[in-house]
Amino acid sequence: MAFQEKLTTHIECESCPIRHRAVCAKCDVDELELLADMKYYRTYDAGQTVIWSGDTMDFVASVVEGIATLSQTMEDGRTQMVGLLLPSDFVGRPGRDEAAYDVVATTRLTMCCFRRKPFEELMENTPHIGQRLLQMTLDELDAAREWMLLLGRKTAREKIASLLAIIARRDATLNLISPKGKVVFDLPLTREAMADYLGLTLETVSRQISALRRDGVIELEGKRHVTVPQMSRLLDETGDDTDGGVFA
Amino acid sequence: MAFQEKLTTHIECESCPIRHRAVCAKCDVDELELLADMKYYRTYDAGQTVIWSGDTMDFVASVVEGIATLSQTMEDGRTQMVGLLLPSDFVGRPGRDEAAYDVVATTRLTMCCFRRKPFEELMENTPHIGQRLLQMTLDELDAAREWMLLLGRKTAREKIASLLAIIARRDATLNLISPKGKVVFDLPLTREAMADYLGLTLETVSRQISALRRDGVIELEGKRHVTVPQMSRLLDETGDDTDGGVFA
DNA sequence: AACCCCACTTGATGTCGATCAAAGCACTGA
DNA sequence: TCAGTGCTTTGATCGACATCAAGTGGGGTT
Repeated sequence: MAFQEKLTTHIECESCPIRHRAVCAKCDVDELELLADMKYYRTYDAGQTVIWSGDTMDFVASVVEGIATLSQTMEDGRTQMVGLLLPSDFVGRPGRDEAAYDVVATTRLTMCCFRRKPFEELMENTPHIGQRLLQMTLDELDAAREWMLLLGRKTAREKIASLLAIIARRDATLNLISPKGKVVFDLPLTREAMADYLGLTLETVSRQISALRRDGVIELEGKRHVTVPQMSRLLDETGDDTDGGVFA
Repeated sequence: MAFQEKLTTHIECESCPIRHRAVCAKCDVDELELLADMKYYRTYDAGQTVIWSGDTMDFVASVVEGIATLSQTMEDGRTQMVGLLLPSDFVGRPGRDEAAYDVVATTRLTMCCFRRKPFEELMENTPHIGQRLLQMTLDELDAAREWMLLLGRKTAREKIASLLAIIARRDATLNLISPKGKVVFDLPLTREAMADYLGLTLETVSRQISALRRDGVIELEGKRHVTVPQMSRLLDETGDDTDGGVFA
């Protein structure tokens, strides 16, 4: 599924993931050179706001390391996370100079930035970049729509299970499955961030996680370290179709 | 905002909107000729399901006339609408042969279809098409994310007001504003479809519409015909930032 | 006219998650 | 060591929306 696809992508290039994600495998040396001239790195601390909605964006960027969130806030302070940025994900929009969302670093975050104008010119001359960006955007659209189903129709328990399943699945593909088929991972988000993502309050998130633990669906060590003894039991709680899953 | 942008677009070409939306203003005669060879039209009745999620899609298409909905359904029948297709909107995805959503005609619907393989080849040779598609997809992503905020954080009343505002604004730009600044339009959706869009039940939709009528925010004639006496009052109910609106 | 059908409205009641409030717990720095 | 702070858990209560259950009313058919 799209949301999982997105989360399973990861860096394949030490120096700059944008080459792979935005320029694609077909990129040749000239393109790399072009990119090398325009790029610069920036690092942010956990909790720092990278971009405020409404800011002027004179760059586009790609996450190199760390996790960031995309979120929207209403006047009265209600906020909804609309995207999770993981390494290799793209930020910014060619052809628009105003940021539409807040971008907040969840962990220490390194981004590889490109000045927007030259990047746009590069896109004109290098069809692969545009094509790769189109594929990435379509994946994000699928992810957003999957999330709409979650926000609109799932119960709190299903929402939590879905989020855990996505994180577990991503980490599982990163070879963190323990010998006996258990999946173990650390939650990269606070309870509040999870609540903002799921359209819940942090208390409800906490209660539902406790409930899943009580019911033996997950095990908790500390506040962040999660063990999933049987992935299939977690998936049963998500409300999703589970056919054809790796963990069935 | 993005969602409104999307809804204000309309056909600018009698024979085939895809030329304008997907090929963009820079398209030359050759591109038009190419498209002419591959396209064919299909018409559906209101209520008909055009595509089932999981179907093989050997075509991409563009809405010529009418309204369709994109929706996702869970095993137990809960459904969430994830997009509204209006004239000139694009359906389908280059590079994927399986439909990810149900597409249902809300009104009588005419689509202009292109066989997928030739369309993909055309995209390879004609960068403008890909660039236009990228812009459209980015707009849809913004719309989806705006909808995520609505689904996750808005109250039932705000959801209804937001939906009415979007429809009103679209129709207003289509010059349906009556002399005294009132906005008048017909709802293109049933209460149930609105509920599926907003993540509510049809009863709640009905009650909230009644409440807005009681409070004088809207006037109702029959079940579908709506008059908005003061757009600003409706906008106040949406919970959105209202700065810079045409109707302020 | 009489009937049905379907979309819609309205009412009564129930429940899930929000809200308000108070601890608990790990970590920091003095 | 101890207070201070931020994140989390848990409890009590409330309220918005869902659910269940009758109606209503317009449009079409016979």
